[in-house]
Amino acid sequence: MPTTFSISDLARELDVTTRAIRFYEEQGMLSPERRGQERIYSPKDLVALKLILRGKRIGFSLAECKELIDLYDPSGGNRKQLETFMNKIAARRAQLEQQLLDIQQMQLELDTAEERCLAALAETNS
Amino acid sequence: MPTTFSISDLARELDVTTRAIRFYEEQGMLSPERRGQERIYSPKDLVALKLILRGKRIGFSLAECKELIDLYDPSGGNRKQLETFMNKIAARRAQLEQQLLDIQQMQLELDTAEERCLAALAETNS
DNA sequence: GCACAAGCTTACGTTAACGTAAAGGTAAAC
DNA sequence: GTTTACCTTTACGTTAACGTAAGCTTGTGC
Repeated sequence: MPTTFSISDLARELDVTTRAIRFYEEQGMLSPERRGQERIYSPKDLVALKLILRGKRIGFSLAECKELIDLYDPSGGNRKQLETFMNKIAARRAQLEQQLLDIQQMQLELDTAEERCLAALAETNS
Repeated sequence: MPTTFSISDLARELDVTTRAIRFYEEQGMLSPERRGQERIYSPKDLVALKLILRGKRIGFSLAECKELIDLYDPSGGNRKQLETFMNKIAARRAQLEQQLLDIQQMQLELDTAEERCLAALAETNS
């Protein structure tokens, strides 16, 4: 029996607001069940939401995150659509590679920034 | 003799609009010389601009990018300020680490997404 | 029976990061 | 001498991603 969550369960667990969660649904990124008015979230929804938040952390727009989620289900795609999928995947891969480089470069720069800081501190001590 | 650039030189080279460059200056992230009305950019400005764009690529806000630029010059900082600097550097480091993890995770997910795609393609071929 | 917590919808407000347009100054090219 | 190509400032417009507030419903404890 699959566990389910209320909206505030999700909000608490992943540290987002309920407003944001509803907003993501508005954007077609989540589609929880309903019990009457109430939204009931499945583990699958939980995964999707995690995907969204992870995407955001590395600067993806919600539109990009949505694409990622959509990539999760290539079923019911015809040949043409599947090829489009593959292309999108390749594009994302390239972007991630660039981001890796950017991050590594920034880490280097933080290193030298820290050195300069330490040097300046040494000055202060003299 | 240090090379200099016009605003459209920069724009072309780094593939941004002149509007964006002027905007960054408005935000205090660039301070080019002036020859009359005209802005004259130094190699140092070029570096700063690259820093901004790199920051943007990994999802930093302009405010965060500005902090990074400011970290470049710890001169004229008193002890307290320098400690603040060090803290900011540490915070950025932590963020970059998280982003690295996020990117690696996404790469894994792209792998499986691609597999599913290929499987679906095989279906289509049968 | 009623306060109170959680849920819902609807709708207007807000911030960041520019885009876009208007109006004008300058200098080389033809 | 006037088009063409850049440069400038000023100012209003736009999009994304929610925040915030109002007003209503639905259990749940006391």
